[in-house]
Amino acid sequence: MTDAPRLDHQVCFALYSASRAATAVYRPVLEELGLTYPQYLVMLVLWENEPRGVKEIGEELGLDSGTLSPLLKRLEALGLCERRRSGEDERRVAIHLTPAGRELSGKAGAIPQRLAQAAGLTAEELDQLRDTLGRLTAALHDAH
Amino acid sequence: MTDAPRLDHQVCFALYSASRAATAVYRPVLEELGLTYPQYLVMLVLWENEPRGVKEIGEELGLDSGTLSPLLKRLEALGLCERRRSGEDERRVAIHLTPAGRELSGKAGAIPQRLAQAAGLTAEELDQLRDTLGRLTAALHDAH
DNA sequence: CACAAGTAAGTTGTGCACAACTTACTTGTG
DNA sequence: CACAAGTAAGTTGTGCACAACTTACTTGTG
Repeated sequence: MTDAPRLDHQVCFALYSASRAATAVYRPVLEELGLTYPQYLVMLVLWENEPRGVKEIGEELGLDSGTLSPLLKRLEALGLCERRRSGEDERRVAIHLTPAGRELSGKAGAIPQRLAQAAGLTAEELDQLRDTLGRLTAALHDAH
Repeated sequence: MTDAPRLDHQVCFALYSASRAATAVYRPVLEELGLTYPQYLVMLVLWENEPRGVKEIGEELGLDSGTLSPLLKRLEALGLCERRRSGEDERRVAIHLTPAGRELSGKAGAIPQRLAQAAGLTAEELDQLRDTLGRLTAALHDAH
């Protein structure tokens, strides 16, 4: 009716479209690594610091064990990581990278700046976009 | 290695996170209508103008028949639309709203400006965000 | 007009997201 | 120390996304 809900859902749709378009740009590059985008995100987290618990990874990416458990099993099946029950706390499963998993970091480093190239936005605009999105996401999380 | 790919994937991740956070804000409201977010998008397209072919809907939303065919069957099962083979061109399936489908528009109009409320951004910032995202999505699509 | 090329919708299969739940363990309290 | 409450990971089930393919129809060309 009024314009506000319209803008509202336009922003939501714009996010939904942009997100899918961005991962679509990454897809062919990641396919060469044999990874999906969410798998790549998990590997980024592990390359930064490992071993990590499932919960820790989930907190970094905003994903729960319902998504991560099967995803991590797939990464393990690919030979990129290992899931080891913690001795200290048997509820925890520590995710360790295998040598192959660590090696993949090099290949992934060669991922071209596809999005930046394809974005049609200046570095400043990208920077500002990331900032605005970060604040938006935080506010939306606070709102429950 | 350099900073550019980092910014690159930060923007991609920011989009992915913001998109999921935004649909999460819509989810409880849409649940009252019995719709998922993609189903709501299809209904928005149909409320604007109907009947429409599956392909037309797909072009508006950037979705293919692999996603839409089962989704439309679910909307039909909910009694919100009907799928009718076109007489003129038997390849086409025209999606018509049922009275219940048309009625839902009223209820959906009452969807509060949840995102705007929750966004923690000014109307101008939201406006600019939508703009930047629109240009980004278009450029990413051009880039294939 | 025959038939290749094109097109619209649907199907199959994989991998997320996410809600709701279960299992197995640990921690805090009386 | 017993045991309720809490916690970490996993499971089950639904609904997208998307690639690759199929089916049924239409259109354009010689």
